[in-house]
Amino acid sequence: MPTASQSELLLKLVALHTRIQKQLSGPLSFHGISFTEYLVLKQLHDAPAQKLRRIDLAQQVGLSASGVTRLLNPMEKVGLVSKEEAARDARVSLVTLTGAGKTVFQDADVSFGQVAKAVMTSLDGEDQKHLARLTDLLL
Amino acid sequence: MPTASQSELLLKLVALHTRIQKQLSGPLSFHGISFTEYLVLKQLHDAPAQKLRRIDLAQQVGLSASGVTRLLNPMEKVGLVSKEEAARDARVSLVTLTGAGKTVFQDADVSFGQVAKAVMTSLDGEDQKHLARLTDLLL
DNA sequence: GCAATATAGTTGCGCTCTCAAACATTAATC
DNA sequence: GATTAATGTTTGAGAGCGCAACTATATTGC
Repeated sequence: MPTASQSELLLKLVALHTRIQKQLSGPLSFHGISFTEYLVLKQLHDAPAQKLRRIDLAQQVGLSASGVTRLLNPMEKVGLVSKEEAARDARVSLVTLTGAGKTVFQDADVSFGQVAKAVMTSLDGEDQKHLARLTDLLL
Repeated sequence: MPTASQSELLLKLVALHTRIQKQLSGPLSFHGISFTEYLVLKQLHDAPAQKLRRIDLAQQVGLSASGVTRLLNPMEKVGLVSKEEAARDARVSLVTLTGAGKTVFQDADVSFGQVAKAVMTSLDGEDQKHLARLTDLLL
């Protein structure tokens, strides 16, 4: 495999991502959240006790620690998440999903699924499985 | 194909993109440019007469018109690109690749290729072809 | 020919994110 | 058990980007 093709392939993946982001932003903004905020809600929703350390959250959504701080401030103000102290370690502040946050996530997740479906329409079931396998290999 | 899997697949593509961006930023910053600036240089390099309208450039790199304006200002100041008037239409300002810009692009493109190769190591030639086909379908 | 409309580009404003530094707390070392 | 190192979080400064509003030119319909 020549390097040129690998470069082209990388560029295609980036272009695809650009396309995906633009398709997602509209539907999600309807629920009052950005894509990154959707990711935060999802990680919290999937976490045990719907509670995470900020630094783990940062890693899972691909943000820096400071990025998480700044992202969570307005989310807390609006009541989607809430802050909580960790008993065993006074350095960490846990983030938990509120009831309102859970509701917003569930609504937004439906929209997310619709976009996912729309994006994937040009691929049949087999191709979607192939793509999942390939992305797993790359991650 | 259930919607849940399609959502998971979309999330994997986003995660992959995050990973790619982080691997690219280091090597490219070594050449003094960001990934978006690399894209601009590449589009200009590939363009006929290495010359483009700003709005076409915006579309090709996935930016807004104002994004292109702000991105090009420092690039012009540093001498990677230069501004040129269009004879037939006084509204458009063409962007052209300078000699220095071409040199920087060629150097950066080598680094880009190396990252592409590194990212794709976990895929054999056949899988890379499959991935190219699938991304083409999705774009 | 001229108003109405469309197109190319820039600018003001605001949002999101990162890096580096600062700060607080905990862990490790001796 | 005091010092040093490591860890979690926040903050200041600034880069990167979009949206809406604005300017300037071109095109269209009458």
